[in-house]
Amino acid sequence: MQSRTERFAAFRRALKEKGLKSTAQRDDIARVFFASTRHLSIDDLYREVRKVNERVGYATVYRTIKLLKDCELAEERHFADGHTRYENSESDEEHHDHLICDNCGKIVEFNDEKLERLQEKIAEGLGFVLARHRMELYGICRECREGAGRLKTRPGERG
Amino acid sequence: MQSRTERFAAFRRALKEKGLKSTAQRDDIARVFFASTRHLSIDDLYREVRKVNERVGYATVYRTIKLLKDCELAEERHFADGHTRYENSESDEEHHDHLICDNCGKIVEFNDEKLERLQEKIAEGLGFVLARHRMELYGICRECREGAGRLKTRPGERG
DNA sequence: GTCAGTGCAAAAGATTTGCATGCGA
DNA sequence: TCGCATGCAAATCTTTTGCACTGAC
Repeated sequence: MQSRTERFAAFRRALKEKGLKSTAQRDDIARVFFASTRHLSIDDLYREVRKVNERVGYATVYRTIKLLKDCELAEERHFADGHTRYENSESDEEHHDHLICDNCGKIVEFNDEKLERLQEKIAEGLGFVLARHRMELYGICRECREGAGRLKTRPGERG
Repeated sequence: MQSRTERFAAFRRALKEKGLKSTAQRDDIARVFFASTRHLSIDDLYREVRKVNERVGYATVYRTIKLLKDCELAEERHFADGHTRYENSESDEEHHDHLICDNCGKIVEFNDEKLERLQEKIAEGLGFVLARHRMELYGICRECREGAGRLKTRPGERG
């Protein structure tokens, strides 16, 4: 997996290639994003960045996350709660899906080769050439079932 | 599968049970929704209902679709385009997933037992008890690959 | 110095809510 | 009649945009 530093460097490189400028705001937002525990909402990101740099506006966070998406360094996700979240996309790493606890909001990532192949087969059987997919499993995690789980929290937090 | 009439009756029954009233607006919205080709946006639904009944406001469509969700007669979906759509949920029928054409927006429903079982197994392996899931496959359908496909249209339309 | 980048506030789009009135039971 | 349901408009919430100013190159 790419390190934070590598991703950060990749971002600056991408900016330069497109003839865009590196700025303190972009740097700070990218750094916070790459260092994050993933699945951040814009608001999460904004608040984290403000801790580091007071001089960052909401609009710039939106504009920068869009740049990160363009560079394929961030991925946008719409989970079932309707809130948009962003995660580090790891193009050089394996694709993964999500398993989400309905009680505590914990998000577990997983990858299953058998599943991927089965999806391809299903799509093929219906005449499609598969480009990508999205899959989320929702349930209750072991901790919550055993009563040790935290009370309901905002999904997106790391468990 | 429940007929439109049965679903409509179920809705009115549910309202009565909750001590809520049946009104012309609710009836019309529900009827249009049950008769629909599925995957309607609020706006789609509003426009369809207005054809039948001029005296329906946007807010009432929102309020009624929420009632339908509560009765488990409608299901909310957030596809990757970020737009919220609603479909008839068919609790008595088999669960299904979606295969969506990136070019023409066609939505094909499918159900695969093997896939369902595999998901259960994956969740179990990670300590979860699975409650539900969401899966969407995106790709290009045969018609579009063969050049016969319509040009890009709004997703959600029936192909 | 130039022009892209920024913050702010206003705009835009989606959804919800307050309130006076309408209407079902 | 009584109180829930409705339409409208205003309020929210999220995201985008216009504009004058700032700062990277």
